This record gives sequence, C-alpha cells and structure tokens, in this order.
Amino acid sequence: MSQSLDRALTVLTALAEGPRTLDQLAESAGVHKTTVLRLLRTLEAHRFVQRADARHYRLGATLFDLASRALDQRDVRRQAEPALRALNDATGHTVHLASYESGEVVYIDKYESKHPVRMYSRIGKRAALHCTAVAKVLVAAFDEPRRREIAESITYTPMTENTITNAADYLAELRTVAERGYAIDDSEHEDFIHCVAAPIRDQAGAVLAAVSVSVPKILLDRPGLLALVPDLLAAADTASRACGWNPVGKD
Amino acid sequence: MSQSLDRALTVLTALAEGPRTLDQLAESAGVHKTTVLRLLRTLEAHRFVQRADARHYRLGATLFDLASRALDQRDVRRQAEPALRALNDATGHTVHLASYESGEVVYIDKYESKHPVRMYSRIGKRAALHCTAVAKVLVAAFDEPRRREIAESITYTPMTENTITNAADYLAELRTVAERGYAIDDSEHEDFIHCVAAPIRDQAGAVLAAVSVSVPKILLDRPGLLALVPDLLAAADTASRACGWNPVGKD
DNA sequence: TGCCAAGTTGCACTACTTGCAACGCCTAGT
DNA sequence: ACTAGGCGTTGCAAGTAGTGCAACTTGGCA
Repeated sequence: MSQSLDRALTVLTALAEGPRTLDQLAESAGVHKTTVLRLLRTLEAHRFVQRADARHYRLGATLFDLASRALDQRDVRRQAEPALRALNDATGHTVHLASYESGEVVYIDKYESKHPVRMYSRIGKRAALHCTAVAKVLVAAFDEPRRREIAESITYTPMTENTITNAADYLAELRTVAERGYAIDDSEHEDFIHCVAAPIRDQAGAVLAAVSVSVPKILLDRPGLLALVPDLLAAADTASRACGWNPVGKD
Repeated sequence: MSQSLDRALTVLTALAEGPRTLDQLAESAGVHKTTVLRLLRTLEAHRFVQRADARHYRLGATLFDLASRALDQRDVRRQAEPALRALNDATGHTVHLASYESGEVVYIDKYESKHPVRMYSRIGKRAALHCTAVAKVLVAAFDEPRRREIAESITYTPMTENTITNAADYLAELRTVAERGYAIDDSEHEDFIHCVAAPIRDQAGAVLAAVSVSVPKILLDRPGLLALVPDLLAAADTASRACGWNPVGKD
C-alpha cells in the first residue's frame, strides 16, 4: 500500500531488537542502505529513533511518549489500576491486565511480582489464545458462534503437556470458564507457572478486559492458587464497578 | 525527506491525543483524506494503529510492544530498578529516572507516590531543561563550553516565581549542582512540588541518567525534602554500582 | 424512504522515492 | 604515521509509487 512507510515500520520493528547499524537494518529490511538512511532521517526528525552512537540507531523517546499516552487513554486501564495494584500488594504475585483487540489478546498492564521469581511478559505483548487464562476469559465472553469461529482459527501449538490442542476441548473449556466466572491456566503455557483470570465488565455488562494472577508452582500449589480466586474476583469486581458496572439486576 | 513517512508519523502523533476519525486526521495533517486512509491501512497492517470502531482509529499494540521493549533495552533502567524501587518504598514519594538524549531530557521510568497527592508526569515525557532537578543534574555533567551552549539555547519560560530565567543564573546553578553532587528544584516547575535529584554513573564515571524524588510541599517542607538527600544519594550510588561504577580511585 | 455524512475506490499525473556509484571519514592494523 | 578497509553519506537519473480529484458506496437518522 505505502511502500516507504511499510519499510520504515519494518525498520522500527527491527530496531525493537536492540540498537542496529545502517547495514544491519538495510539487510533485515531487504533494501538498499541509502533508502534506510533516509527513512531513519525522517524517523529521527520525529524522534521515533535516535542515534545511540556514531553507527547505531535505537528507538527514540516519541515512541515512549505515544505508548504511554495511548495507554493512559485506555479507560479500563486507568479505572482498574487501584484494584489491580491492591491485588498485587495483597498477593505479592504478578498481576496482568489484558484486552481483546481485533483478533488478538494483548497485555495492557502489568504489576510485577514481589517475589524473586519473575515471569517473562511485557506490556504490549500478545497472549496466546489457547493457553492463557486471560485469553480464555476474553474469548469466553463471546457468544457461541463467535467462539467457534475463533476456536477454529487457532493453531494449537502445544506449549506444555497440559496445553489444549484442539477446538473441541477449547470450546468445552470456554463454556466452563463462562459458567464458573473465572479461568485457570493449569501450566498450559509454561511448565512452572499457573494462573487464574477473571473478567472486568462495563456498565452494559460487556467484558472490557481480563485480570490475571500468575504464580510459579514452586511458590503455590494448585489449592494455593485456587485460594487466590476470591481475591481475584473481588479485585475484578472493584475494577468493574470503577468501569461503571453495577451488578444489581444484571445476570 | 520522506514525505509519506513524514505524514504517517504526523498522523501517529495526532492519534496520541485520542481516537480520531479519518477527516480529523486528514485535517490535522493537512492532506487529502484518501492519503490518510492509505497510510492508516499500512499502519494497521503493522498494527501500529487499529480501528476503535467503524469510524475511529487509535494507536495499536505494536507501539506498546516497541516502547516497552525499547525501554527494557535501556540498561540504566534495568540496572537501576531495584535501587529506585527501594527508594520509592522507603520514602513513599514519586521517583523518576531521566536521561539526556540528543538535546532533551526524557523520563524513562517512574515509580508512583504512595500518597494520594500525585504529580503529573509520564514515561516518555520531556522534562524542561531549566526548571527540573533531573535536567540540572544531567546538564551539569557536561563540561563548561557544552553547558554554556545548552544554557544559551534554552527559552527560559517562567513556570513559577522561583524559575530560573536567564543563562547566567542557570550556569551558576549548574556549577553548584556539579560541586554539591545533587540538584534541587525549589518549586521552579510547579508551585506545589519540590524535588531533589542525583546522577547515576557508569564504570567510566560518565553520567548515564538522573534519579529524582518529587514531593508535594504540603507533605514535606524544605528541610524535610533535604532530609531525603542521603537516601537519594545512597540509591543513586547503588544504581551506579549496578551500572558498573566503582568509586575507588575515581574523583 | 430519502438525505447527509463519512469512508472507499479508479484513475491519471507528477513528485517522491529508489538504487547506483562515487566520495569521505573514521578505525584499526602494521 | 601511513594505509587499507569498512561504513555512513551525497548527487544523480530513472521510474515507480504516492497523491488528489471526483465519483461511488455505505450507514445512520429523520
């Protein structure tokens, strides 16, 4: 569609890996280095990239600026913050906020674990649809035809021996999640971590986002994890109220 | 330099304000809406923007992803994290990490105050050079000619009645900061807030970044603020060591 | 049902982008 | 100190890709 823009975005994505030289960028984008140089100049003028040293470019401050402003605008994130922070303080474990956006589940906020064992995740990262608790919660919020559609579009990459690997099992799991009101990731994504997640709703009762608590198995066994569910649901409830949700008279 | 890219970046920046329609974006960029439409399509393909609803576009997940990855790559940030978190825990006040990058001072990390009174700032935001403690620390790290050059390029917008409004006073202040080892913002930026800041150094002794503690005056008077300096310096010291700094044999 | 506003598409024209080749700077090695 | 190699940078000519116009489609509202 727009070639130069397309290439510039490719360059930016390549820079996400770390500082790069002109030649490296030219090669990874598959274009002449002159082209990359000029794109970089424009990007630099807008402060999307900056020179790390004489021959290395890296991502610039505008990116941080845009991202944090955009994040601030996501109402859920701002409204849910106190409840999630409290949940993080109370449990000491990693708390994630994720939302479903045009076909994918994205982490939009994260509160780090107080324990030395941390998990790898990042705001902006995409969560796998078939093996994360947040994704299950978000997909379970759709009606059956939509769920089926999504379930059939997934490639069920096995991550651990507990990973769900077919659409039928996934749909069954979604039904359980919808009924139970929360989802479990029983080490389906990573061997040493399990999670629980619950939905955050707006005034119409629609699911805006999902909160999750992720715990290394060495810290808490399955009953221990499940013992966190009341706290999780309470936090999700508080966050939902902050988003305008009112349980009275809603199903 | 690169027109279409230039326009696309302008569009992205406009989107930072919040979700926009095609026409709004076309107007703010000063181009035909057809053009904007095609740029948006490319941006959408790379997930730099996404459709919020039928007629609104907003920033997309790739931006969050890039920004947080770029932030992770800033070594200072990662290395300094424990020390800054501890400082934030110990004092309960807002802690900022800022760095000097191609002519401007940018906040690259922030730890929120535990008190209800919060200050407005954001990761990625630029800090004014003449009236913030972090900027003073970072500029004071340069040699005299460079300082002078910077001092003369600043527009000394008065923010409060304490704001430094000319280059001579600014240069004098920088000398004080360099000698004393920390900087004070005596409500020079906002009436109700004052701050102290200190440098974080690498193995060569070069200043990589600045830490600051910002406190509302209603919580702590000036002696109270200055009483935080030892904690601040200790945190900066710890962070510096994490960055490879070793005070032995260095000035 | 019909109007209005907003998004979308086809097309022709031109300006912008592109890659090449040559240049200059900086670094490292002898 | 000199030289060679690598990398970033610039001028130029060719042509493609981006642009704006105008007409069409879609969706919401009275």
